[in-house]
Amino acid sequence: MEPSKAPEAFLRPYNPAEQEPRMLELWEDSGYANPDVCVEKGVIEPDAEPYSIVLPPPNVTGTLHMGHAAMLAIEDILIRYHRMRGYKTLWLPGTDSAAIATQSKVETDIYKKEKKTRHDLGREELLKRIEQFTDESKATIINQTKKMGSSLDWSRYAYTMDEERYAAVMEAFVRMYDAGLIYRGDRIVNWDPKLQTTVSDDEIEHVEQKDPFFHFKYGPFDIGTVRPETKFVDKYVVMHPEDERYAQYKHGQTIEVEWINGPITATIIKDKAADMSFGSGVMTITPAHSAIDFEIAQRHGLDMERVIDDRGILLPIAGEFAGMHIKKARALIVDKLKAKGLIAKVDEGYMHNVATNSRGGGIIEPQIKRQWFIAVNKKAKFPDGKTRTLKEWMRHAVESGEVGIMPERFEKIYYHWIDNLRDWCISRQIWFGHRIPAWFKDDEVKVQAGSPGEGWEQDPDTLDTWFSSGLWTFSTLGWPDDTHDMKTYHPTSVLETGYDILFFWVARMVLMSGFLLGEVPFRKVYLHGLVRDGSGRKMSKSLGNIIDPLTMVEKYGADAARLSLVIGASMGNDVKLSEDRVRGYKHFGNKVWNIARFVLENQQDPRGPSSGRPEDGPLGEEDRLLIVEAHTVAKQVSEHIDRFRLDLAADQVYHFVWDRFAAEILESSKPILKGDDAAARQGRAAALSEILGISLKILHPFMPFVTEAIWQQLPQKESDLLMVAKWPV
RNA sequence: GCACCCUUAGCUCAGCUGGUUAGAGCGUUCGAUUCACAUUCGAAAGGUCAUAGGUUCGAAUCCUAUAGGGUGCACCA
Repeated sequence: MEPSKAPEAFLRPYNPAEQEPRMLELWEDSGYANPDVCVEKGVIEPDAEPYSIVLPPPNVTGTLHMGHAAMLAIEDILIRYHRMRGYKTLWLPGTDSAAIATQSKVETDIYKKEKKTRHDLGREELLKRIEQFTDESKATIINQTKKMGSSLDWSRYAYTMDEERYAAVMEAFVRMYDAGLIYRGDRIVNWDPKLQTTVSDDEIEHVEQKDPFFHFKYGPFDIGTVRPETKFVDKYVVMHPEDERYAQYKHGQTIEVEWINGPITATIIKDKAADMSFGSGVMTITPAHSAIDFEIAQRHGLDMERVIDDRGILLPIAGEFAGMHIKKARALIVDKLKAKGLIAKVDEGYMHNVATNSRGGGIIEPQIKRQWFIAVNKKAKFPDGKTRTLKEWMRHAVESGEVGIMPERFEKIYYHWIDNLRDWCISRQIWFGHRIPAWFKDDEVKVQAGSPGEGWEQDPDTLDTWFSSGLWTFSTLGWPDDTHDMKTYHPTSVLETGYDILFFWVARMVLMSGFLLGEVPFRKVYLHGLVRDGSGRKMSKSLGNIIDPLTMVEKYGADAARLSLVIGASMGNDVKLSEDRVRGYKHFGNKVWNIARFVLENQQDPRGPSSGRPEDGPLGEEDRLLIVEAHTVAKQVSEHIDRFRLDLAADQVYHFVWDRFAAEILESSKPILKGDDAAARQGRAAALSEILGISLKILHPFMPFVTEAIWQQLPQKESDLLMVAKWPV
């Protein structure tokens, strides 16, 4: 008797490196990632319910990291699952220009190689260099994204700086300006002296630092500071109105004090911002260089004099220290105060937090500047006819349940962020980005997309990168035109991203979509955790603990890499990833491959081949029960996915396939398949191939490659690609 | 400082609305192997569920406090 054989293509072990590129090609050629093609080819009903996700666009500055890989895996699972369930499914790809990050990277590179600054090159030349860089970088990241098996519709690819998106940004700005929500004003902003630009509140990172803390004698008061260089013009003494210790001083009262550059007339200000429990409870203020001091000064109508210029150099008001950089001046000022006997004491080693620009910039110096802002507390008329503020809208969108955030605990954080939100500074002094559509001629200002004509000059500033990102769910669908895609796919079904980006992005999309469209940008926000190394540390270059997703794909296959990022990753919690885990899931891929080999071999049993179709085979009672069991598992998997518990869904498929299907069902089938009862043999073979089919389907969203590769070997299949096969219901 | 999360086997984590002897993967130890499986199979060892109280017939699960770890926000002169 001839031993049965698996089809030729079933070489073992399963080799992802060989199969994956072939599957990618099959998928790409099919065009099924494009819902229009699916409808055209009849795999999806024309009136099917839409399901859409817009990919959070990776920055063009770099290459794919594990965080991206996790995002791609999760979204692809949702997308493939819904496509198989018959939804008109769109997953829209894009890349982000990441203005500040990109420009500063290119600038750094140029300076390293050519010792030239952007001012040496000029605006036009720098933009040209940036474009070169982003073109290359874009190609890399797109290529890497594809390798993960992401079934994105590349025919709809968008880039934040392309023409359509640029037009959308201009339109949005003009509309918001006309509605009075965008204004130009002099307010205190976060100034980065290194990158020479403003930075938004959210891009600031507080870094712990040790500095000496000085106690100065300011007349009868003890004043503390770590920044003596800002103190030249301090002529207001602020204390809490209920502070008993200073009850003898009256608000508005003036006193003469000896100070750095001679005597000064100080005014007493009573304000609740002073913390009675901190130090002496008394402080002097520098409104031009501190957000809190600025607010106090605003409340009381006080003078706000600048002491430090944009480069961090002391202005003439500093007297003998004028023209000096603050870093240098600090020690000299302290020396002088010491000489004058104005230092009460110094605490060395005072730990405090310093604001830095998280986008690779320097230490933030608050400055008062004329910038463009979005007013978050101003009422405006929304497209739905209601009048409200942006803040009210953002709160409403989540409170009403129109947007659901998962895990739910992040809703609290979202509200907290909104409550503390101040007017959003959207102008930047960098060159790479969307130009502000404001035009100046003498004292006149016009806000419109194109030039108003001769003699008008455009604002040299560009927009905060998050401004254009806020439009992303609809600028990618053709807005401001009333396109078919807009009508079909907006609001999108899910926005899936890391929880670290909730404020930067999610809240701003809600804001923009609400005001410009009168609707939410997405129904659900699903937040995944961060990918950390095996011992829970953040992956970083300096720690040398980076696991590169592409290396994992090469070594173990994309299926294994995807599974390792999904199983054990409950929503909102961080995932610890080690190479061992990825390797473990490669074994699983091989297991699935071999299960298929076995099932197919037995279909080709020379003693009486089964058709492999259950309706043709004489299914016994047990065969039927086994099939029912597989359907039950499929149903549970669906329920898990519907509840966004992808970790549980993946875990369940994994265990069903390995422990139940392979270890028990196949093992117990062996005697039957080898037995002499032809009817029993046929029935069981048919049942096994049915269970294999169901297993491949429910496994496909998680491990698209190996399952599709097996599907291609099936002697008869209900659809040309597993990618568009019907999900078992 | 305020808020949130975590603490379960050597390691990484499940265990959701309280209900038999607390589970998985990896690792360890022992054994099997002409078999779809070089990546296989079977078995074993291993846990005061951070600690202390409370609610309950019953708590890993709910409540309170404490300790340790993490994150976000706010920063203070």
